[in-house]
Amino acid sequence: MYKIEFDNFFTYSFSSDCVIFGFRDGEISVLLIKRAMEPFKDQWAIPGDLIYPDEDLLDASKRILFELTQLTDIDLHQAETFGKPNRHPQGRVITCAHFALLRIDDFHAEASSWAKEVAWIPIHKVTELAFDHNVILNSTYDLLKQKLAIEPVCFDMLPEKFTLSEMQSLYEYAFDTVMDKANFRKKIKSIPIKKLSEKQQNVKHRPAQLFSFDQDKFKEMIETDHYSFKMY
Amino acid sequence: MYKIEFDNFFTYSFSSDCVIFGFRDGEISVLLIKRAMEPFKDQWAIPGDLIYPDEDLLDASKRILFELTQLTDIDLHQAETFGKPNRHPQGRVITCAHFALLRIDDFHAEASSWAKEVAWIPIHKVTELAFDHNVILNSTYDLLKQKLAIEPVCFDMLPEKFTLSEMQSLYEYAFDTVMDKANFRKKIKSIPIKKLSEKQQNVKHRPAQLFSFDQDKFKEMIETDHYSFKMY
DNA sequence: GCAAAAGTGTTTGGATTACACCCATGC
DNA sequence: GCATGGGTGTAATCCAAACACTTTTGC
Repeated sequence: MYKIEFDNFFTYSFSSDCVIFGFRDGEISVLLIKRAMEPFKDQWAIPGDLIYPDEDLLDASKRILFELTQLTDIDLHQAETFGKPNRHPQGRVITCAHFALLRIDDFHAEASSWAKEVAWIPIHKVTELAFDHNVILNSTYDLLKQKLAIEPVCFDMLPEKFTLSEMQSLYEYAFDTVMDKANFRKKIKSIPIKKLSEKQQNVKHRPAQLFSFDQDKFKEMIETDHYSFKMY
Repeated sequence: MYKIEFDNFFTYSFSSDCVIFGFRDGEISVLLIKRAMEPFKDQWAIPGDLIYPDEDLLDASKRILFELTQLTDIDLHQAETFGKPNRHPQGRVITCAHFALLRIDDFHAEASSWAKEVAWIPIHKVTELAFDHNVILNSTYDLLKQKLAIEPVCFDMLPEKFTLSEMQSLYEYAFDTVMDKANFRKKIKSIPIKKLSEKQQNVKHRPAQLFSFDQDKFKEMIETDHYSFKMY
């Protein structure tokens, strides 16, 4: 019989990895760091850190996100947890992945004590990462795509004021498909977005109408109309 | 600055909880245990156990499932991970929830060293559980419902040979809705199920045609036809 | 025959598709 | 004027909802 003393179980470490997605120039990108320390020093990786003894999982991810971007109040979504016994060369480290969506142009990512360098890499151009981080990234990106289909999270990645073509190109990239412009606009008719009084500036073609997500109306629709967001 | 020695992080424990769902008499039920030991002795809880030092998360859930049901080869799906610092009275225990779907009538659940009693409780009749297990159950049930909509997991809960009315009632229970029989049958036309030569027995009305899920055709359709399962 | 549930067909309106066309701006 | 993308209308088609109806069994 496989018998182990209770105390022997308290020899684990637990970490949180924070996969940060953004959208720019028609591509979904992920914020990666170049590791400043061993193991996997100088290799690209998903930002992450050990969880403090009195810290909740979500709070750890928020801390990691803050150290890297100085941003607070960003929604974090839990993703998969990875715990293969040998996934970390220095011991048993189980990691819980989270993901955050943000607007690439709204802040500046800083190098930090554990990140020598940071960079936005388009999802389809990511090469070999440290640890099992390629597996974590793929799994988390799948969950992002799932969320994009059933929740209005696209607006966290789009600029505050966006054009319908930008929104369309985000979905085209995520779902790896091409959509008809006219039909896309009909499809999103039921989504609560506000037409702004502003238009695009400095473009060498007809400037597009700007929109923003109508959070208040969204909440109201959920409560009163049994509304549920859907994009496929 | 919040500085902690690296070794101090190795003071966690990690567990796996296994939420087992089944379907019978028009209701989705969950297999709960009455705890045989402290803490929360004699209270109802989700079966779970600490993870061994060299054990993968999934393997731990499989072990728990096996100890309780003697079943192997059951698909397990990862659900949410819970890690509030105070969720376990005896220390920092982070738990990763998994769920399994099975056919209630195909086996007999046994009491074990850590389970004084086991019982199938319909999801809507579950009362107060040990630890934060009500939260875990609700979160996991939500994920199950999400899976039912996009993957053919309903066939893991239905009898091997099922009637279309049974399948319909499973979806009606999960999505809390009432469906039209004729429309339901049209909707599932694209799902690969085999019409068997058998019919229902011992019913006091017209016996229903029996069907079973066509796993081979499903795999083939995914590969060749870009098929994706959908039920809403 | 009656109750109960299985099983099917038809109509209708709304959504999805494909495609054509016009509009505003910079150069 | 023309290149570039923004923006809209229409007709054909598909799909989903509503509802009525027939069938087969036990008693």
